[in-house]
Parts: sequence; C-alpha cells; structure tokens
Amino acid sequence: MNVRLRHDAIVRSLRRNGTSTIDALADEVGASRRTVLRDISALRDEGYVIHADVGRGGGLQLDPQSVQTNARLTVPEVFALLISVAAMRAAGNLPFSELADAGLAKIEKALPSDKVKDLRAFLECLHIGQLSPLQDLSDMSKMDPDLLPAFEAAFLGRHFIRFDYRDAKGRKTRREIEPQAMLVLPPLWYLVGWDPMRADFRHFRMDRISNPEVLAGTHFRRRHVPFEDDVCPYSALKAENRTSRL
Amino acid sequence: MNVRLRHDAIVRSLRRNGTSTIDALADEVGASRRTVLRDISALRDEGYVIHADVGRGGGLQLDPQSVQTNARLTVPEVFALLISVAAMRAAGNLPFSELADAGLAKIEKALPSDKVKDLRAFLECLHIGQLSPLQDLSDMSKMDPDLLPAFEAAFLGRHFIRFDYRDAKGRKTRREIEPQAMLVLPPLWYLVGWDPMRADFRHFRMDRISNPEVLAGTHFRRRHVPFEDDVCPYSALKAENRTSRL
DNA sequence: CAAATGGTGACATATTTTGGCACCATTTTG
DNA sequence: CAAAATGGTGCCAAAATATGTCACCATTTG
Repeated sequence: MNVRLRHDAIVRSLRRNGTSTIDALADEVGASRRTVLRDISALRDEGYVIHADVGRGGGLQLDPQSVQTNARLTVPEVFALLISVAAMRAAGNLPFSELADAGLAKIEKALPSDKVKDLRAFLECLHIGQLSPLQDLSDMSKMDPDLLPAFEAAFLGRHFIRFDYRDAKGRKTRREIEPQAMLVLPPLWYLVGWDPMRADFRHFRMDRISNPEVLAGTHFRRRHVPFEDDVCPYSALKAENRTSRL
Repeated sequence: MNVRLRHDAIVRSLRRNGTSTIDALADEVGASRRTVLRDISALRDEGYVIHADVGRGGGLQLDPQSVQTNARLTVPEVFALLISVAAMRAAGNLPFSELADAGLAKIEKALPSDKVKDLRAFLECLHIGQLSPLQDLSDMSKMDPDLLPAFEAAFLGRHFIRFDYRDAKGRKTRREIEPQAMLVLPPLWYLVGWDPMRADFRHFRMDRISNPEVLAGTHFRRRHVPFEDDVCPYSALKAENRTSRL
C-alpha cells in the first residue's frame, strides 16, 4: 500500500473509531508497527494533533478539530467514484442512485469535457452502465434534507424521533414515534414507526414530514427481525387492489 | 526535492509563466528532463490539462480551467456516493476500489467530524457496511444480483415478476407477483408484492429470492398512492412490540 | 510486579525514484 | 529540403527512500 493511502487510512480509522492502538492500526493497514509509528509522526508534522495515552487502555486519539481540508479530488479519483456508482447501479438499483447521480452530475460538470468523454467511452466499453440520469424511482426532492440522517441516527441510537406531519387533508400534527423501517413504494418513501401515544404502528410519507428532531434522552428496544415470511401486514391494501392480466 | 514539492513547483511555474519548456522546467526545479516529463505525465493523470506544442516556439501550457475540480457536494450526496462505493467494494473488488477509497478518504477528511459520525450511523443502519475494512453485507451479499434490476424493470413496466422463493422452513415455491414496494428493515430488505394466486399481499426476504424473471407479456394496474396516512398495515407486528422510555 | 502501550535508534533489505541515453515524431525556420 | 527545437517513450543501472526487524526505554494500569 502506498504511503499516501496508508496515511489516509490511518486518519480515517482514527476518525471512525475515535481511539486505536498502534498495533491495531498496523494490522488494519497491513504495515509494521514501526511504519505506523513513522506515519503517525509524519501526520503530526502535517498538523494532525494526535493524542497518545500510554499504558493499559491507552491508545491514539485524533483531535477532530485539528485538520480542516477541502476535498480536492483528483480526476482518477472522481472516475473511480463514478465507476463505483455506475457499477452499483448496474448491480442493482439501490434507492440512493438518484442522489448519487446528483452528486455525480456536479462532479461531471466540474470535469474537463474531454475527460468526461473518456469516461463515458470507458464505461460503455466495460458494460458497467450508462451515465445517463436514471429513470425517476424515488421522489426525494420534496423530502426534508435533515430527515434521513435524523431517521438513521434515531434508528441507530434507538431514540424516539419527533416531527411535524401534514396529512392528506392538510392537518398538521406533531408526532413522536419509534423509527422502525423505511418503506419504498416508488416513487414515494415512507417512514414506518410505532406511535406509543396511539399504541399502534403508523407510516408517514417522508415528503410530508418536517422539522425532524431526535429525542436523545429517550430509548426503545429494537426488534431485529420484526416479521417473518408469509406474515402479511398489508391487508389494509386489499380492498384497493385491482389486477388485470393481458 | 520531494516529488510533491516538485509537482507543485511545476504547476506554479506553468501558472506564473503561462508557457515553458521541459528543459527550462528541469533547470528550474533542479531535476532531469526525464523526471520532469514523468512529472508532467503524473500531473496529467491527476487531471491537469497541459497542452504541448512541439517544435520551435513550442512548449507546455497549463489549461487554467482544468485545475478546479471544486465539486461542492451536499452531505446526502456524499452519503450516496459513499454508499455506492461501499456497495461496490462489497460486491467484489474491482480494480477501482483503491482509487475510490482515496477519493472517499478525502471526502471524509473534509467533512466535519459530526457529519462523519452521522455518516457512520447511516451506513451502519443501512447495514451496507463499514467504510474501511468492509465487513459482512448480510442479506445484500446473498441477494441475487439480478433481483433489483428485475424488480425495477417489472415495476416500471408494470409487469409481473416470477421467482423461486425459499421460505423460513426451507420450502421452495415458484411465485408470480406484482412488484409493489421495497421494504427496508435494517438489516433486511424485503420485496413486497401482490400475489394474485393467493389474492393477498406477500413480502419476501430479498436474500431468499432466486432466478427472478420479468414476465414481459403481463400487465397490472399500478396504484399511485397505495396507501394513505394513518392506515396501519403493520398490525402483525403489534404483539412483538415492546417500548420503554427512560 | 507484569502487561499493555507509545516511542526511538540502528541496520539490512525492498521498493521507488531518478538520471542518462538512445530514439522517434512533429513543427518551425532558414 | 535540412537542421534545429521541441515533446515523448523505453530501458537500465544507480541513487534515494521506505520498510521491517529487533533491541530497548518510559509510562501507566491493575
């Protein structure tokens, strides 16, 4: 592994894990203890503030405020990102592809045009996928941008989440639920949660939610596999269903 | 002189003088002609557009617009990119994963630390995996790679989709359903569909589906808003639900 | 004290970078 | 046209740098 890559890997690992030991890092980046120590030294020279506690329970800790750089991506890195997304899209259309597309569009815009052309040719050659904007599968445009992170944070921390909800008739209510799942009914996204007030499950269209707020002081128990095969929680939909076969 | 410093010096020189020859640059940075040529090549790989005119009065010229790859991404966009790359890396180590990693490292480095925390939570919640040594992908890895594209195609074309399904008891059945939704209950993904044979909604764990097949000759009517606010299709879950408030 | 941890120095070995050289292709100038 | 100026490539040995191993030190925790 490259020196540069290893440095990045170490910084990321420290950012991610909060604290780590030299031996753990050495193992993680596939280098020797000595090399990691040299890397740490180099990073410190570059301005990273890395605290070190010695002894049992000790370890290295990166001062999060110490470095503020702008992400200046090189063209090959951008290509790699693009290819990644294209590959993912080819492998299966995860609901994030549209967002990723938006990000990629920005990157593409910033690239010199001849490079973009190269990239397209390259992708076509690899049969990984087209760059053209994906057919609209999920309407996230009207969604509160804070909602997904809030939902994920709430889900992970098992905290309640509170938000304003505007229902189909325009009535506004303030809800407080346990986030349980995310339902994608293209093009709509739903947040599914248990409402302790109503002692019932509720679902909410994500584009009708506003001002999400994670209630950090609260806590609920997560169910790991909420339901099993052939349970059918969708009976409410039966009445509406109409099928036709050609 | 360091490689990086030399690269910087070359770029600065080209910026300052507008145009320069290889020999002049070699003299300026104190390296050989060959080394400067290699540096130029490296800079081009990084995205610098350096025009070269040959012959008398020729020389190197830096395209001033080529350097700014200032793609300013929103945090959700960055998230989407990261997820894409994580998914790709999990799907199989394409040769680009290392480069993509480097790009991600920069993005991660540039994010405020609290956002990085959000990101980690987000990824963990989606169970796509960790950013660095990617861990298990649980159900995604066992998912038939053809499934999601098939689902999307079937959904968009309103075609029926047929597949083999292995239920919790290991029984195998061939199903034929209208694809209706995708349910994400971390870490499991479900495909939700109307089963006309059973005249009921069914959901299927995506990792238990195999040999998906879109029935192009068939057609069903799509419901645009399959269910509305305050309908609760999750009654089956009620019995299992336990909440506690701290 | 023993174990866990960060840290340093020395030295042999890998790996990468560099310089030098021979050539090639293109363009301008005389 | 011929010569000169310029960018560009391949090859190889030498130089520079990075890495691993090992021995050892200092501190902290239990």
